[in-house]
Amino acid sequence: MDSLKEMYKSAVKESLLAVAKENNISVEDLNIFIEKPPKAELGDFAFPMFSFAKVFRLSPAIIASKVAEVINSDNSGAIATPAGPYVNIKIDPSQVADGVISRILDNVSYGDNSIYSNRKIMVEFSCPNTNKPLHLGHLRNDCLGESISRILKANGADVKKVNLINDRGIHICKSMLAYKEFGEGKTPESEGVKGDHFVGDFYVKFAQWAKSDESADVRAREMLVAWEKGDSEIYSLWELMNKWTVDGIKETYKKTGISFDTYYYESKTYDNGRNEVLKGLDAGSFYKTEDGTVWVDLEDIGLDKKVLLRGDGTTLYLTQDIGTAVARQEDWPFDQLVYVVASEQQYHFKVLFHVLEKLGYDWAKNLYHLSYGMVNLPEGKMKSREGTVVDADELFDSLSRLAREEIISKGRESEISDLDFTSDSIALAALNFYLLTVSPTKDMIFNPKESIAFNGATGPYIQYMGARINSLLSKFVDQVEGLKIKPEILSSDIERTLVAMLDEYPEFVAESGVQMDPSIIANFLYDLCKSFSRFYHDIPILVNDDRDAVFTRIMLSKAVLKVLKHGCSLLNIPILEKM
RNA sequence: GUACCCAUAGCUCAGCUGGAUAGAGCGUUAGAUUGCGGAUCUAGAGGCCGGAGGUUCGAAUCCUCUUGGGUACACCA
Repeated sequence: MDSLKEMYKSAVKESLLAVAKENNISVEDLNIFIEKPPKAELGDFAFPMFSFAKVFRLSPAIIASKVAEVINSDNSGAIATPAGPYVNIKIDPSQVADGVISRILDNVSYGDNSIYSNRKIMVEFSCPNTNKPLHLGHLRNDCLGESISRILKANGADVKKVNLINDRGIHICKSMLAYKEFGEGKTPESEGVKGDHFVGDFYVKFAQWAKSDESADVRAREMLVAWEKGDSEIYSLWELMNKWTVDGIKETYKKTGISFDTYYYESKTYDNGRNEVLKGLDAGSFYKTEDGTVWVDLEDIGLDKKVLLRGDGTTLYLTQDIGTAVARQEDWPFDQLVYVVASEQQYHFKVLFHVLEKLGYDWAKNLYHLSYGMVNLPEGKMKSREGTVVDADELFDSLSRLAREEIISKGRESEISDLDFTSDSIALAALNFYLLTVSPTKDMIFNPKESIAFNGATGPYIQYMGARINSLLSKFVDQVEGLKIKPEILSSDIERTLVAMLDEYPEFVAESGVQMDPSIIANFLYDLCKSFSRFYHDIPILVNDDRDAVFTRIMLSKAVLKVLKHGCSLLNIPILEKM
């Protein structure tokens, strides 16, 4: 069954054709636009008639009134009202509400669609360095990557989530060197510190040390060379410290609901990149200068020249990404590879994609950089040198603590079976909603105080609506047998709005998939919750002598909950029974 | 210097395949609970949609220029 929107769209189209015929006008393709009337009492869908005025040689207002007349004469489940140059259509709940509600409740996966079926999409995100724990910037990356993966899946794609651990390079050598100097054989276990924080502390220590001792940087570089040569002592320290960090980071992933299908490691792919570059050199795509450096000329895309391999044969960041991409295409031949990476790296990806094209890989055109903006603080930018970087674990824990305090202060502790789980879930909702409600491309300001607020457009508000509906449903202990949906009672503006919104939901899922933009869903869910809240506030649901009416509104609430759960799962926001 | 991104209410953000009086949240002011979770709801105040041209019946939305901010342009990652 078509959505209501489609139904009314074709009704308007047919009416227009009828009007055309009546006036002996031949029309070809009619492009029907739909929008929303400014107020719910005007209707649920609005059709502007401006664009038809020329062909019809009639004023938009006259066309509107004629179209409305035709629609009302067919019994189409719609009530049309001309309003100046617009035709407003109000859904007739008695005709359509039953269909919408049962379509949602009977469908196991309402909201899913198949626009990307048979499409293999790989999504790369997170990609942490192994010298320090995650910070707020990573959290935006993580929740965007996770959410987009889920959204693409809901649109029918076969999705593979991949991570790339940047486990190689000077940064990890700095932590290692500091550990050798000052570590005294301590371990995360012996100190009771999470591994990534443990290693990160040595990275900080190195920075302090290097300030007063110039030999520190020299020794770090020497260590990198030794590592590349395979020095066994350094190599095993490297393995040990990487494991500490990665294990710690994985704990954070677990807490924040992030997961990956495959982990790639830079240390394993950079060699591959070197081979690819050498192949390209043989093929004449690149060139070598006297000192042995391999270059690519990017003039054809309006850019400068770029080094792909150093004179001593060592690789660069870009080289490594070439190797990784090729390895991925071989491992799992994707139709599209999405890189969720901050907008600062747009130049890097432009170059990377072009180099892969030069190497003759025709799948290079299927690479996409999903670029997102920076996360700043109300006080300004996060700066590691000034120590204003917000640590991911600390942030999450403080949100969870505040959620717990709120539960306790509301005296709801006894209602909740698992306080830790519930406060963590609320923290996750607060964080993810706040980060995902902003369009990815935009820079944003993360206000910790606002994100944990329990009123307003926040994750906890959304969860609260879910909990309310759950509570409502659990109170409806009536015998359902014999009760039936009485769609005509859903005639108030707010009930009609709810029915129309639920009906439209799958379009939002599709749109957010095409745009790769979770904020489309986040904003929809907030609107839905707001509408539900108004409905809940204005209309007694359970208290009604007409048991069919109770049943009908319960079914409507159930449908709202189902859509809410579906949407929240796309945003990695848990819906709770109680909170 | 060159390229890309951004600019909407005091603050944080929607709206941008052009269409009705530009919308939310926070904050602020005033209200609502014998009815199901008030972590709620309603209403008021608050905008030359950075500026100037242009296209159009119609521009926050498209085009050009301009101003302000961000980012990138490493043999760092």
